[in-house]
Amino acid sequence: MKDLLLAHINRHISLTNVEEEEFKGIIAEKKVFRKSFLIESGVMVNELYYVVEGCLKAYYVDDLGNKHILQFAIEDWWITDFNALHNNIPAELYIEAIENCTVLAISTVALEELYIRIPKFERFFRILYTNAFIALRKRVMSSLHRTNSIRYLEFFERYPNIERRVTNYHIANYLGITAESLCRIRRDLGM
Amino acid sequence: MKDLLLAHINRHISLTNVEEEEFKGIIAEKKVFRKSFLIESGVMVNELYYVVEGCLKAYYVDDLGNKHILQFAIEDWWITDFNALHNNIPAELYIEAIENCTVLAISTVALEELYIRIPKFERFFRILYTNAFIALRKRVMSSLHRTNSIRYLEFFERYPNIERRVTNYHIANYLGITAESLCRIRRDLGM
DNA sequence: GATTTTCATTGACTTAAGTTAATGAAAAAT
DNA sequence: ATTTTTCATTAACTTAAGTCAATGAAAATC
Repeated sequence: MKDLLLAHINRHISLTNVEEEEFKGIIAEKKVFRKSFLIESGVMVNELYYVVEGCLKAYYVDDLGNKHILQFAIEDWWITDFNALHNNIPAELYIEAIENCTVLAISTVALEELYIRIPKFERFFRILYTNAFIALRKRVMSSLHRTNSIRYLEFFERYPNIERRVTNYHIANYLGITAESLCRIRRDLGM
Repeated sequence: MKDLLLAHINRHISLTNVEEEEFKGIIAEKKVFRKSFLIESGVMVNELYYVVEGCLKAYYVDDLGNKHILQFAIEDWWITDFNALHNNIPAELYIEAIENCTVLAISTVALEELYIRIPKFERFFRILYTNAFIALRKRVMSSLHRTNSIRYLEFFERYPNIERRVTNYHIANYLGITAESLCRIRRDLGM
């Protein structure tokens, strides 16, 4: 279970067995059932989650009560309310399981201590956030300057094989368009 | 000149005088004149830039020859083609000076060496990229789910006092809307 | 200082996407 | 197994934003 995460980390840094064991000490396995929440708006957030199995969505609810999906997370993805976590403010996001999930929770307090003892982890998360930043830049370019039809196709590159795991309504919401509009796109694409 | 950057860095980590001197050794001051380029599409990128003075834009040109502005950078901002830099691929972006600029260039090869000698820098850039990632998430939320009118107002929070430094055409392009549409927004807002 | 280029704005028209409403199919709940 | 809820799709209509074209003002260039 935890080995999946260690393999993920070892793609960027090399840990000794002792370091791996120390890291295992600050992560905890959690089960999240379909339709239940990992984070709800208003709570304080002090964990980062790595998805071992399952599918989740991060969304916020605006003043009019409309949901807006910001992110999905499937196997090998990270998810949390990053803004709340890093700025110590109450969560704005809901993180809800779309399927029954297994995640690994990392407490950031423990992680901060680990950074001091093993700076390699600082390196790992530097690389992780750099990559996440670059991926989001591409998403910004795409959302501002590409047609919805192309953005729909790009979505499947970003979340491979997610078709049967989330509804078209979810995908439309993530893309910031209506389900009806997505439906027309699918028709025009012959899907 | 370089002290501005050191003050910026010392907001997140504490450097000794020796470490500051060592860091100064890997940064170089560069002047960029209005309408000239820091990066052009197709070149290899190996520097990260911190803006001491002036204003720049990062844009790409699509298949139809249309420009799309992804980012502005003013004093105390960082800019480069992050994707090209971190993945060692040719630049997709142009980074062009809108005003005569003074920037500090940091070679990433030298920076990588510095990370090993002084892991605190790894920490600094972890925090920097984390904050950049969080800021981009907010931008994604905004671009997908807010009205253009609100996004126009948010733009000025993000780039304070930029009004007289960039044209409305630039702002419209950054927001992914037409200059005419922005004009109507300004009219409706009584601007 | 004169000329050229860029910029902001407006109007008329077109197009893409949102809204509302209805339907049968699929999935979930009991 | 039956009922209830959610989901995908379609159509008719509305709205917001894009396109095209023209104008004077402002800025940049010579």
